[in-house]
Amino acid sequence: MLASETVENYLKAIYLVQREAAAGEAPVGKVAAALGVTAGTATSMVKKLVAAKLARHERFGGVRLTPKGTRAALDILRRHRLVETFLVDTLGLDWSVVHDEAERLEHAISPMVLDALDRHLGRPAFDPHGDPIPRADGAVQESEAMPMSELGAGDGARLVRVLDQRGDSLRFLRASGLKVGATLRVVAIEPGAGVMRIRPDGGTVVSMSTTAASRVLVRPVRGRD
Amino acid sequence: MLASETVENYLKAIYLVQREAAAGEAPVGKVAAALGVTAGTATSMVKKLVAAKLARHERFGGVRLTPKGTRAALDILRRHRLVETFLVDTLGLDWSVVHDEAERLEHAISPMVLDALDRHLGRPAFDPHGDPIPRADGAVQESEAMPMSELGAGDGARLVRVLDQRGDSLRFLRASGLKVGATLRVVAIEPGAGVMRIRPDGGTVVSMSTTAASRVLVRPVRGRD
DNA sequence: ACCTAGAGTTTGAGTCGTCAAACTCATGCG
DNA sequence: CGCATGAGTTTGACGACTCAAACTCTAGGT
Repeated sequence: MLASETVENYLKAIYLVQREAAAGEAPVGKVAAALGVTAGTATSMVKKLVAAKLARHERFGGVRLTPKGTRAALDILRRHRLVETFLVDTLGLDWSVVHDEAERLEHAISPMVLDALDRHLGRPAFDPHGDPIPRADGAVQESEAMPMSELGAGDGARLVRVLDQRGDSLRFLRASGLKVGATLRVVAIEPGAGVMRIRPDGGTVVSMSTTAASRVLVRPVRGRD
Repeated sequence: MLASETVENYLKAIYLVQREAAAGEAPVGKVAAALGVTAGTATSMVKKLVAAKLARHERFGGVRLTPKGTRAALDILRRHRLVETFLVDTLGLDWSVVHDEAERLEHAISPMVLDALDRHLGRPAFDPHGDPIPRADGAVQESEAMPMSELGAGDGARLVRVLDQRGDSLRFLRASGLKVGATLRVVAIEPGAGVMRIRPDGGTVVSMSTTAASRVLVRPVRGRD
């Protein structure tokens, strides 16, 4: 409402960095990097957020959103993820491009349009990447899942979420048949090479680094072994 | 592409004012008024457009878009009108609110999303107000129509376009059953009062000022008299 | 021809978001 | 234990956009 587009971007970035960070605090440098901005710029913006009671921060420390700031961040995330869902489900765009598109659209969606969109999409709980869509009241239902990198050889699992939003990662996964909801099996693990070999159900075996695999979340399924 | 959101708004405003104006030139003051900005601000922005070869202008004269500027304005108008169509046809919003919503969304639509939207909507030629949607190549097919105010008593006509985008006008028309495509008949004209009485097919008689009626475009139909 | 009302322009200042570069703090290595 | 390193902060400047207010031009009426 009161927040400029820039402020919205800072709130979203802080929220996401905070989620990643161990201490629940977002280092200013990480926030700056996430936004493609210099550290100095981020520092002065954080001051502004603090003045608006959207964040807390002490000199040389990390940033932490207040309840008010968190609420605002969730609202933006809701817009972002509903837009992504719309772009994939209704317009048929590829999931590798929708993140960037949603990045621009999320700021132009009014509450009225948002609700109409939500209704049109059947009030979805997850976006095309498996990320939970915060509800209008701010509730977020994180799905239970583990990194694919923690599976053992022979394990079966269902892909439930992809954390990486980079286009090339998503194109690789789609091309490999690794989409949200797909079941797969770990064919082999080569720890020396840092690689695991995965077979999606009905697809051919693909190799991926355990680093990449750690950003793909799965739910194990007991299956034919 | 290169144009900021602000520049896009100026281009659109100049295009529309120019269309209205007799001389095919947009007075700076009208442009400023259309954008809710002071005349001084508009003047300096016009200079910028001229520098970018998007408009021509001489001191104390009117503004005129160059072919390049016109092309850009049509692109924005295309986005605006496709978004309006989407909001009404797909999301089911009322036509009295979509103008303002589209005003914000039009700047966030990439060519890719625009084309997907166009395809999803079946490549419509007109938006919910009957305004022509410029095609991707910049062609605009204006529909032939006359102001409803020029009809005579007893005349029948089909409503093809509503020029007024104000919410209250559009709510009045919708409530009266006067939507695009509806047929209607002029019951009476009272020139002294500046009022005409209209009966939409299957509706009850409503009065409206000839001023308001002049902003509603119709195509006469010969009908039972 | 003048002269004034209205339209348009200029000027000076302010806000927002940004950067580069100088500066400050906290830490852990040697 | 001191100090170099890297993270964070401050400062000064800038570009984009805006306003208010002073200024200038144009056109119409007498």
